[in-house]
Amino acid sequence: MELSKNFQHTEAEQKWYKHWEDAGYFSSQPDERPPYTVVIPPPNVTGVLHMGHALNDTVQDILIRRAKMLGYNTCWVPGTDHASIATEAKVVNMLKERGIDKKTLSRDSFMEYAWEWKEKYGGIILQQLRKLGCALDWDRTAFTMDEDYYAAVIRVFVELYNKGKIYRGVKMINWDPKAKTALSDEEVIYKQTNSKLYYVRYKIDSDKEEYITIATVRPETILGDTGVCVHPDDKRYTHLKGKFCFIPLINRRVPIIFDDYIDIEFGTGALKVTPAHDINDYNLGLKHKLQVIDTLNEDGTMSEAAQLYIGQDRFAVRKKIVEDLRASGNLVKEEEYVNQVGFSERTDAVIEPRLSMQWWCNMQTMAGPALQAVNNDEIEFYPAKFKNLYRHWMENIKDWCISRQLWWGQRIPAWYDVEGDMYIAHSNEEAHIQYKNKKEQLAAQHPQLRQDEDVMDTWFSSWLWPMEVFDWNKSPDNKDLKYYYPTATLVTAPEIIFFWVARMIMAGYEFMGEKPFDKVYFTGIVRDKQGRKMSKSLGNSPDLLKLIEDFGADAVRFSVVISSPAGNDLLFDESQLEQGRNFCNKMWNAMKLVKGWEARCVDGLEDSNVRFAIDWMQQRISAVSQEMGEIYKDFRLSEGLKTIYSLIWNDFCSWYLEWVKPAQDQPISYYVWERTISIYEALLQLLHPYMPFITEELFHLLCKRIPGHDLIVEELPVWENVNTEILKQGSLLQELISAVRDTRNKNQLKPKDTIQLWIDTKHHAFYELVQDILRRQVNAENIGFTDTAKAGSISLVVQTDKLYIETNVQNIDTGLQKDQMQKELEYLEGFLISVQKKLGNEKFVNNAKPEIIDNERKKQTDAEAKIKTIRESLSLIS
RNA sequence: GGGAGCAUAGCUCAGCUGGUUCAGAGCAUCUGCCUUACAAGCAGAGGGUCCGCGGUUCGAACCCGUGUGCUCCCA
Repeated sequence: MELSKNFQHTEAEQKWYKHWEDAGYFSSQPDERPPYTVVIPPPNVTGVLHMGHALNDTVQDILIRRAKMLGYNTCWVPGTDHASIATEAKVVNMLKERGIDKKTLSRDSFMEYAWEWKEKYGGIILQQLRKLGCALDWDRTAFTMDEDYYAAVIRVFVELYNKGKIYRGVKMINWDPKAKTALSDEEVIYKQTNSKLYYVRYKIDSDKEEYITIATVRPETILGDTGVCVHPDDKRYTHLKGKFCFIPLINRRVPIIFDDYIDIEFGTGALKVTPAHDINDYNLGLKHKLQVIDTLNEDGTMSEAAQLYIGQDRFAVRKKIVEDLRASGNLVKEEEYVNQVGFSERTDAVIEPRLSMQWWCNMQTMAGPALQAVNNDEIEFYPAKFKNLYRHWMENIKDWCISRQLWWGQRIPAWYDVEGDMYIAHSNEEAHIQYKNKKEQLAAQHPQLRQDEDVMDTWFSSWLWPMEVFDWNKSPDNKDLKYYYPTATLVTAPEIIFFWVARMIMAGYEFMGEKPFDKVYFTGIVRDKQGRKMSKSLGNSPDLLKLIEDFGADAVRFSVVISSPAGNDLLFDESQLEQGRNFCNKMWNAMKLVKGWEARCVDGLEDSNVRFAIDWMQQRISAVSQEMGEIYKDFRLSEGLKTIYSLIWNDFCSWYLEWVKPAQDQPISYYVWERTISIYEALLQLLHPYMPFITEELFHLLCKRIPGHDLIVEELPVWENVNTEILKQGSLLQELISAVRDTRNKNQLKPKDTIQLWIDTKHHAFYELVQDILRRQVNAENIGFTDTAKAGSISLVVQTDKLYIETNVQNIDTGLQKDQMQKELEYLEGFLISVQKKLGNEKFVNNAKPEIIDNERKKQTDAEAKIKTIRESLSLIS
């Protein structure tokens, strides 16, 4: 078989994903093995795969594949959430394109269109996850609006209502005029914005021509003003006690009230009070019994109550009213002002504080056990620093606004009779039964009940995710739920710690009586090279599918993991993709090399000269395997990948393969070849969770496998204890090779120039073990032992051994060597003095731990020995 | 205004419980190589007052205080 020059990722990716899926490696059923369960943070149905998913889902896939290799029964549940606001917006747009106005549709026919949209586009992101290589159990794909899921959400609503935790009430909410719905506090993004502060004078109701001047950034709300407030201690205004003033343009007469809420320093110290459009004003209004005038419509245009500008948009009105105020002489001045303005997370519209009747969920009692679980590490957070954030939020938890003025979502199960009484039920039928039981006569006259128009916040369904994907509602005792719940690890972004993580924990304890997961791993936020968050609006998010196409899924996975140290943000840079792709090629070529030896294998060929290489490589793998155990435990995945990358590129390719590589056209011992194959397999296995495609491909190219023998399900071997002596010898050998090569370089010896290498050492056994490797690696004709200096040679010192290089090439620069040795000598002497000082210090000897003192003694003797060797060499040069 | 975090090589970061054979990695840079798997490569090298200042300690990149600069979250 002809092997291509480089790794061809596209073909391999398609082939292996299909193979894994067909073989059933992704699907899980409860059995006697321990489970390892992960539920995917369900992406929006409207979503397409972006860098954030790539990171998040790669991490989960790594954990799943690793657990699989450790013998767990792994189950990774895929799915999507219905994302009411985003999806409804998409559907409305789709309708618009077809010339249909949502307003003309009934709720039912809108829902038909919505489902049509979902069926058509809702699965895109799941398809894309396959491209990334995610080992998801597709048979379990869930959706937060599935019939059963829907029923679960309704049940939870009814239950919480009956427990008194859900109620209906008027409060100031965050209104999104574009989506025409309420938002929770968490869905509002505050951005620093350049605004203007307008100073406007209100005429005092008195005989004199006097005014009071207020400052506002939102002059259009003047039309809703029902008071002006000043601080009781503010001397400037004491004379206005009990007075009234007139709102400009509309001449509404409103009271001047006094409250120490006012900041005397800010603006003019006088605040216009608009109870309908500001939360603080609302509270002031309540306290001082001010009128509430709502001057805005739900779409952000002025309402009739505003009297002026009716039907015009709030921002257009802001400009106009400034002009009109100026024209009427009431605009005193305007100045630049920077403030925080709230924007809708979903539509980016400027949020309006608005009074509105909404459904609320009281979180107080649910927060208790959820807080405790994280505090005492029953649920562990990685990195632990997020515990603080979590605690702070949970201790100051506020009621959750759970209703949304939309159609796409779980409809609030509240029904009203003509008298306005409410019935909370699981279904229309149940509501009617309640109605009839309560008001038999009325029900006979007016059989119809009106259901609440609103739906629930999407998070009110996704907080049930870890339990409901295992069918909690329908069969709470089912074997899947018992086996897979609680799940092992939740991998998510810190941005949704409140939206989702905290609420899932609360739901878990509230409804299951148990935590939803053991551990939460928070990935970083994906940023661009300049450190900016990747976002649609900035357009700085690369097209992930294009990247996969160009560089391969493994390279993409490599790039996101390598640059994302545990819990830190990820600065994405295309150079990391190249690094990943180059790594694939490196491994591909190593495979080609090893593969090429197959035909040159000879059984029983003398190979004692390279056995050291095998022993050493084996130990390196063993050491790294153990290290990886610790690394996975702490979710230091980036570090883990770096470790394996270096093991493969440096230890295996750069050292090991060069050490065992036979000369051109020379035979290789069958034993060495076989060992090399199994070493490579072990490396591929360590890497597999990170880069599944290329590793599976190489695993099969190295050797023909019997059907069903695939890397993805290969169990990790248990490695014996590491022989550190062999590792040390390996390092020494590397140091020797590098030192001789460096010396060759510095003396301008060409790679092809051969040398004679003489060694003055006490460690003959070691050199005999490795001398053949050493000889080939430094291109020496031969290696010999000596106990005297070789005249005319280049000398160098490695550890405590002296090496002499003899060569026919003339231009040897002894001055350079001398300088180098002199420098080394000075450093060592300084070093020795510091060590001696330390050992001579009584306090050190008394206070330091014995092993540290021993270590210092060893440093001393080592340094002394080295100094002696260098001095000897130095004296011979000159 | 309240809270959290960060400052180490040109860049991105490691450095876990203080101990100079730990100041490290990857990328980038420089030098020499088309060496028979790989130039998307090989071999080698240079590069840092560990943000400033003060303290604790026999000993500080690491602990404490303080100043400066930056980031994020919340209202």
